[in-house]
Amino acid sequence: MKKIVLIEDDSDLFALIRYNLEKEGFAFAGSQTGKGALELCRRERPDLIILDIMLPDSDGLDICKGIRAHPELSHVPVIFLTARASETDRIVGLELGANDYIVKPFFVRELIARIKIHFRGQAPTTKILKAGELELDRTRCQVHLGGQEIALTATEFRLLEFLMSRPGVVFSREQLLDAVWGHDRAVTDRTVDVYILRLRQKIETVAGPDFIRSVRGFGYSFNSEAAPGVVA
Amino acid sequence: MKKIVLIEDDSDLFALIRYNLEKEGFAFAGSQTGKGALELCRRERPDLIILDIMLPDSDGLDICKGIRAHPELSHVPVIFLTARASETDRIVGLELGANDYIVKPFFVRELIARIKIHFRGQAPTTKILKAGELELDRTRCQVHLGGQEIALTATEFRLLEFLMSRPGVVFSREQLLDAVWGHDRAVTDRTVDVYILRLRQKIETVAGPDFIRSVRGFGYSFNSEAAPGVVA
DNA sequence: CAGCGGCGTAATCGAACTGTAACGTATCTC
DNA sequence: GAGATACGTTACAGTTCGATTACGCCGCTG
Repeated sequence: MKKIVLIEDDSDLFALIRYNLEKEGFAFAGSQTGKGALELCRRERPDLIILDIMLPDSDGLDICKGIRAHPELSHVPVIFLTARASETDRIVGLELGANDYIVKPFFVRELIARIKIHFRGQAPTTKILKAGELELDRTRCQVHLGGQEIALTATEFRLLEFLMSRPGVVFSREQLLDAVWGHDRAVTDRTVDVYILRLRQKIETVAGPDFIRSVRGFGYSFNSEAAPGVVA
Repeated sequence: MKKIVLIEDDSDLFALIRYNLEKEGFAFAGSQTGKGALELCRRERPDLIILDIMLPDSDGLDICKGIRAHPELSHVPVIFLTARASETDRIVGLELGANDYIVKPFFVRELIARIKIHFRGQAPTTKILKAGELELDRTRCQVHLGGQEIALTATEFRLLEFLMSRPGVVFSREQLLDAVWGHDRAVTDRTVDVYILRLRQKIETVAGPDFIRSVRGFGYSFNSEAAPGVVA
């Protein structure tokens, strides 16, 4: 579960945001003063920080600078909240290291939506991955090939999903193990070979060869070119 | 250099944004209609897409859906541009897969700042090395020469990658061994000669001579001058 | 508890890659 | 121009790498 820290002096707004964050299932921590803000962040290790710029006791920009300077916090996304709408204010905020900037008054749902973008990572998750005849449905955990469903095991599915999510990109066995088996894996890298084989047996027999490309000395990649009728 | 695609029907705004993007050093491509927008993106492979939602001939939301459904484009950040400021419009845009949402009228400098946020924290090394007809794709572990793929072994690839990463610079065999074979190598320096030869055989036969320059008494260097129409 | 399906390991085989030695050729030195 | 040095080229033997098969180990289900 993602944890969010909120620094906002206005009590009403503080409560409103807190209520909505918790309703969305985020862990919450917050402060209505800027004084202990940095300590709070260090202690809580949030996944995202919402920061009001205009605080009675300190400047939100300074707090942001402090966050960026702190090695453990520097990578945490910061969303600025402010009433200042002037051009220079916005630019300064964004260039200072904020990841987003929302001008008051704003819609709470928009704030939530923007928060979720940051957790989506670089790429928004597509629900259905397509490559020619091959379709992978993330929500249903199903794979179809030309209308025909293909039965995959959980590990096979995750492996295919990961490969299809970045078609063409070559991944080492190491990377695949991290992504599919998890960081705390206790698995030989040869295991990847076996699963690649199993995927190939289930998919290539129907769809033709080379769906998964072996790159000798490097690893494997999903070959979007190989799919018949693929929208390359 | 990052490439940005802009889809915007308003001529004045189109020109304004284009001017500012190019001034900032971004590569630019764009269209003032929504019709060929997806084609354009597929062709240009941009690093970021700026998309007007209200287009005379098509809906920006549909284009965004198309982008997200396309395996090669689905990870590209999309920034929406729109005059609609209502809450639902914003939410729909953001939840549909947009990474950011800017309401007109806006400050150009803010747009630029928001674009830069998306590129922040990415690996400084370019993913594709180009020299004229020759293209080396680091993520795909592939080398193309005038559209034609060239099959290289892992060692050949790493050697070429290293040479191309610093075109014109002369490296001693010693340095090449350290960089490509690793510090704990147990390899004769003459081995480098053999790999240089193999690269030349695979590349120069198609592309003309002198891609890799021998510098007697010193070592080898990638010759960016030799490539016709080199960008280096 | 026996059967089943999924999971991961180990062993085998063949193809592809790797590095070295040896020889040929160009270039420099005196 | 002879000798020395550095580089180009070839051929080969050893090794590595990936595909594949077979097997034992769970955890579930009937």
